[in-house]
Amino acid sequence: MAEQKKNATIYDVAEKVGVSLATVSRVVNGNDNVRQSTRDKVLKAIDELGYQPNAVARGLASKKTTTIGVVMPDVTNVFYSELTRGVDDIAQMYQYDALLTNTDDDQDRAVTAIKNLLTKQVDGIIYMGTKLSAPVMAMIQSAGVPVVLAGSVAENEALPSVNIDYVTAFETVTTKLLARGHQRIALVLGSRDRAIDQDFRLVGYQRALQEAGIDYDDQLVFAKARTYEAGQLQAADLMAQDVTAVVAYDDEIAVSILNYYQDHGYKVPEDLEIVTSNNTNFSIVSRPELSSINQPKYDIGAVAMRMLTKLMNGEELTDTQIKLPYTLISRGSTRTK
Amino acid sequence: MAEQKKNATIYDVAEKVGVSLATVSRVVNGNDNVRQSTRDKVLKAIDELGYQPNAVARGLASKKTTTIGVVMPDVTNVFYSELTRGVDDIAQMYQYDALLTNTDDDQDRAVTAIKNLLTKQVDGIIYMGTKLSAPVMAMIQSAGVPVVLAGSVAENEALPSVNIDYVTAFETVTTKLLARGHQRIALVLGSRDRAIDQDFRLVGYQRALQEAGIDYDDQLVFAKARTYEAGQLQAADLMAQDVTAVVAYDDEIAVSILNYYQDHGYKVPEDLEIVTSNNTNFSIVSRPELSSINQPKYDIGAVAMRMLTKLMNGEELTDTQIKLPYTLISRGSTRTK
DNA sequence: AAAGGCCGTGTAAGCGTTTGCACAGACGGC
DNA sequence: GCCGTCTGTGCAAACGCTTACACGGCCTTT
Repeated sequence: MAEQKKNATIYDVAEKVGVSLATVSRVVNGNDNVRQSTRDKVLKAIDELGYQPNAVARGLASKKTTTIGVVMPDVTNVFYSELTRGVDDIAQMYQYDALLTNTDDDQDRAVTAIKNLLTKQVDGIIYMGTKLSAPVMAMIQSAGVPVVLAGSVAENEALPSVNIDYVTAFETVTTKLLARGHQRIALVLGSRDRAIDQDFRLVGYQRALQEAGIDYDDQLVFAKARTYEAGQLQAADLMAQDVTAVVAYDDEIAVSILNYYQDHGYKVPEDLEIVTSNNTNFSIVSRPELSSINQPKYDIGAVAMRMLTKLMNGEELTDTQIKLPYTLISRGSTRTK
Repeated sequence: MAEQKKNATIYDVAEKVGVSLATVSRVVNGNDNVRQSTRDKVLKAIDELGYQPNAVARGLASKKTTTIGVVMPDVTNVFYSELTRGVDDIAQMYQYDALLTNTDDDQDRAVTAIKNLLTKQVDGIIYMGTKLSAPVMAMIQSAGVPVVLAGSVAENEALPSVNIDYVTAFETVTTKLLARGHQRIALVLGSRDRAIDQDFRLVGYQRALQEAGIDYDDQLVFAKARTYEAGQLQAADLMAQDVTAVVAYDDEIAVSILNYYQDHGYKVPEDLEIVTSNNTNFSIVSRPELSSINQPKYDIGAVAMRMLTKLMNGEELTDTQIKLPYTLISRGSTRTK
């Protein structure tokens, strides 16, 4: 191993050029008040010494770390990883780095994660949990740095957020199914105790039923599967309820149900129609392909991050509740209307 | 918004208790040399003040940030996100945070990413690129902090790494196919210019052919698709070559080929056998399900991170080239032997 | 009873930047 | 020729912590 050259500091540069630290700092930070000739000399020395500013020291002195925190349920879930990709790309564009934390949607872990991120002095946080318990809210409120929700919602619009209009999306999808004569439509959610499921998806579904004059049946709402395997078990429950159509909150779960039915001799879409809601690759990999609500996942992340940069920059937002447009994609798992 | 209480510092705690900074620092850092009664008083004050150590200041003073960098091609790819999950879980266990950067396997971006991470004074780096160009290697060599490769390999075992024995895995898979009489077996790679493909997967494939006394035909090696859509196009090329079996490096690509063939009236596995190599959910979602090499993705990430903790801790590694065991999973896309 | 150790604590020097303030010199206006 | 402005630069404090070193007191040991 070559001799470990100690990293050059701003001091080394200053000394080499014969100016003060302040001047070097100014050219490094693009401050205008430096004579061109001085600037050139400094730049030359920086290059020769291979000087790289120490972000930690800079963070201490300036109280800005140019680092944000991302707290999410699980990177492994394609929906969230696509959001993250959007966040990360915009973050990079604005020179921020992202500290990632998986919480598995566990609220205690979310609190710990946020606390930890604050300890690291992040300049802002993107939160992707689907739940937002009181402790988490409290933590966020007292954070002292801006937080924006991506693909998630808070009660009373208490936090800046970007997502789609889940109520309308689920209402529309359900309505279309109803229009094709379905009476027993299953709604498959991730959980009964999170706002996005309970206050949005479910509400949209219920509205559609109400408009169609069909009684809501709690038996047709399922919410205990988060993985493909668990989806198989849940699919059996659906089958026992004699549903003829399914609206699912997640693609893997939807494929799981699709496969289960087909493996048991059902024809899709003849015997069962399915529509899912994330439009990940899982929905085009299945046979038949899955009709889906098409959320602009990448954009949700990107826009959320863009909002965060503004907030971190002290700018006021004219609109803190952004709803991005979504589309409905019709594929083989539904009978074209 | 409530009055923005300035965060308490170690100084506030010291003053409140009537001890010196050093003592507070000692109790915060679990140093033994503090009388129990003093420790209790300090702890009480910390609690009352809601004091949280500032990690940035700590990083400056101690020259350790308890932060690592993860540079990866794309979070959105399930293979990498699973590795990342392993990394992240172990990192959390050892109190490290992970800074994530996507490079899309672009070598320039990888260099920039690493440079940036070093600027942020990370204590170590997990690198997941499949390529490792000279500039990237140079950057890593001069990093001054430990770097370990996860699911990747460097020429001459120049860097600590954890993965599986790709050569043997691909050789075995190909051999099994040959044993079933296939003469024209396609090998589908991600690229012809990265070590993992060229020096490992391809070599395993070639060995199998050689043992079987079959001439290697470059026409049967495909490497231009990285996405599902591109996979469809490439599938047409495979079909034109009249292959009867396929070994694919990635599940999404494999499913793409599978679907293409079936959509064109072929029967799988009767007319075409396919085996893939990541065993992500994509391989159980397809119909038929895909036979696959089963890499312990999560473990690769976890073990890599564990190695990194040791390295960051100044420990010597007895073994820097870790090959985790893999299994072969036989599913519907191959004819059971 | 003197010498040596250990324990618990304080002192203060960093760590590598940013940034408010001061100030020297050049320049223009009157 | 004096004064007021700018420009460009330096000075030094501050950011919030860690940590080497020193030291006073008390307990052992011989």
